[in-house]
Amino acid sequence: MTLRKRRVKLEDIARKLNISIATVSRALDKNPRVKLSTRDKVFKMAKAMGYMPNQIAKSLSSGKTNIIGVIIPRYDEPFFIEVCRGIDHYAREYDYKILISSSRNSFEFERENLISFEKGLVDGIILSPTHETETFVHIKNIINKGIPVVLFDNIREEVQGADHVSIEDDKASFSAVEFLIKKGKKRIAFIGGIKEKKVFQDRYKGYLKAMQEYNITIYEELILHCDSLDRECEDAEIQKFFNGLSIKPDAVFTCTDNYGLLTMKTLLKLGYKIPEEVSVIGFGDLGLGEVFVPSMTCVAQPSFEMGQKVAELLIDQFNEATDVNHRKKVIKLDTKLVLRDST
Amino acid sequence: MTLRKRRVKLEDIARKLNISIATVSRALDKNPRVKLSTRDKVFKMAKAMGYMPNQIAKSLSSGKTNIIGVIIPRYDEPFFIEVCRGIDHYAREYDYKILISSSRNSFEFERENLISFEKGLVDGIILSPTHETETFVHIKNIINKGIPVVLFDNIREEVQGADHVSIEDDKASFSAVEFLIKKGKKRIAFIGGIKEKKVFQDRYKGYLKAMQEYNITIYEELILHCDSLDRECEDAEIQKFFNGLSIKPDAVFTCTDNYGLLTMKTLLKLGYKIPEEVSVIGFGDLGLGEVFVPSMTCVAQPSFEMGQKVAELLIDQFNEATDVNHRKKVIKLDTKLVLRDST
DNA sequence: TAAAAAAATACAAACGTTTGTATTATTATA
DNA sequence: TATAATAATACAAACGTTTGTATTTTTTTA
Repeated sequence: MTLRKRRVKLEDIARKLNISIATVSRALDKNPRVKLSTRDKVFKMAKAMGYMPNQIAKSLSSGKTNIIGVIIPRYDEPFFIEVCRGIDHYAREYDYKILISSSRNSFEFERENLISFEKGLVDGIILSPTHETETFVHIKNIINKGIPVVLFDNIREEVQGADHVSIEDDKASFSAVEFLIKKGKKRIAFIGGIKEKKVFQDRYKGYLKAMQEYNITIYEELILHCDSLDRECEDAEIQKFFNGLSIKPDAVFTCTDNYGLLTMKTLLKLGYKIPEEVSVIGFGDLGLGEVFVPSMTCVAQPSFEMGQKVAELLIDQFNEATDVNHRKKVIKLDTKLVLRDST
Repeated sequence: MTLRKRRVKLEDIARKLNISIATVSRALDKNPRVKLSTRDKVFKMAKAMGYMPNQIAKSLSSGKTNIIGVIIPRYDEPFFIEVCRGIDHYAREYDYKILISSSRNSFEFERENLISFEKGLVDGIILSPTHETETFVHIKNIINKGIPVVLFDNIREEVQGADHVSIEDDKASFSAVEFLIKKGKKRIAFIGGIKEKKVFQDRYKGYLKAMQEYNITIYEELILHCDSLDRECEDAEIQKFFNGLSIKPDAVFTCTDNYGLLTMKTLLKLGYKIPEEVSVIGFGDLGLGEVFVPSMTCVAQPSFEMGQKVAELLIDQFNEATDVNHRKKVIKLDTKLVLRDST
């Protein structure tokens, strides 16, 4: 039975070479204050002894952990994962790692996660607020402590005290619905998400605006605000919705890729022909719309880029003066409609 | 311009109350060595001053960070994300956070990530080796330093010195192919992944074994080892494969959900009727097979459970004696064939 | 009410680095 | 070759906790 080995530390190297810890530290840093021959000796000894710096000690000493905390509402939504990939991509360039935490669509979890990050583990925080997040105080608290924060997606007005990145949801959905209208569609259904969520409110607004602007009748029956929190429930909810309709839609605008796919599946099962009898548009465009038969027209949301941008804003904050009242940056990314076979 | 505030620390509370730092620390820990009235005073003062413990200092002092490092080959594969979700779910129960890192399918990145974790940032590591990972030395190094490691998915023989969790890929694919054979299929195509990857080798073995055992002719032309590393290339590769066939398959066994979906899409476009003319089976069952029309029969791999199990093994290691030569645990999870419309 | 026992608290080292300042060793200058 | 200038290194404090031991205070006991 071999016991876990004690780590080699600077002191061990120093003792072996009969020099001071400070010199060892500086040598490894390639600080010009130490003689080249000493530096070489130190490097050789460090290698020979299998030295590995202690990141925690470094962090304590430097006050930097080089970790970015990321809080997303859920894992099983490709959009959030794609944003994380973007964050990771950018952050890695600057030698930051990411600690991902899910708020599981719960405000309480979101708060807990924030508090846990506040304990000094991360240098900054990237957060996508849940639909339950109505108040800004927990975020404001963090900012006031001088911890850099950047938000993305789902930004409510109340929450606009921080840097954030999002798309113009109302405009994006307006354009998509306008496209359907111009195609001559008259009975355009709307499948949205949780009503409390800002992004879905905005996408709904865009839908309404387009309908009103072009004087298209809005049928309440053709509107669904899906409030399921996982995939299975979404499936059931959407099936139920279409099964119960008395008006046959000739187009469906949906607020996520998954809603779009579930809609297509349900409509196909009900015998609708897509796109001949009904058009469907999804929102997000995270790869699956392209695979489905027929392939799905989507509002393409630049998720990866959003992640990169969010990381960029955060790292900018790290490098700025530690001014609490810094000028907030608000970035709106462009979306576009990707046309495919479903319309 | 307000400068970033200095954090409140134990010393600040101690000074205000005119007591020692040790007492403050113990009071906050609810250590019975400190008087109740003192404890109360400390708690009130801590609250009033907005005290937040410094996790880094705690970690340095205790030698524990309560962070689990997770290395996956890629983000855009729902299987890995689902495993991460399982890890997160289990780990959170035990107050661990997860630091996710992608090796981007590269051995070099995998090694770098391991080294970065070795710097003491994490208490243990969960790793899914890439297809490029042929040698075990980098992992063995970590284990020898006494850092707990658990592996999952894609475990080569050479790598079996560590705890690991996987499924029996050969058996799972054998059963799936056997199912097709028993349905009377004769020209069964195989769509696998990167040849160097153990999981794909095993799934291929299972296919071959079933074909041989039942004396079915194997057409080399109907076998594809897909070596694309991202979704777009996979799409192109699979389209090209089916476009060039001289033999019409009556069934296709594929090694991932995505291959299965892309296969269905391609076949449908080529005018095949599914399942009348050709059956398709996917591997993974991460939700999309159910949405596609027709819905896809899949080998269901328990990804979430795999994550939970992996986390469990790791946390077990934390709690065991710090014995380097501890008895390795190998867990094989069960798969099952979920029948749907594509067969 | 003084001594003993128990309770409460304080002191100080430790965790492994970094870094400003002090000291020693070396080289250059006159 | 003594002295100034510079290069190289050592010392020690700091980062914010935890925790074993020492000390002080309070309570108990005779």
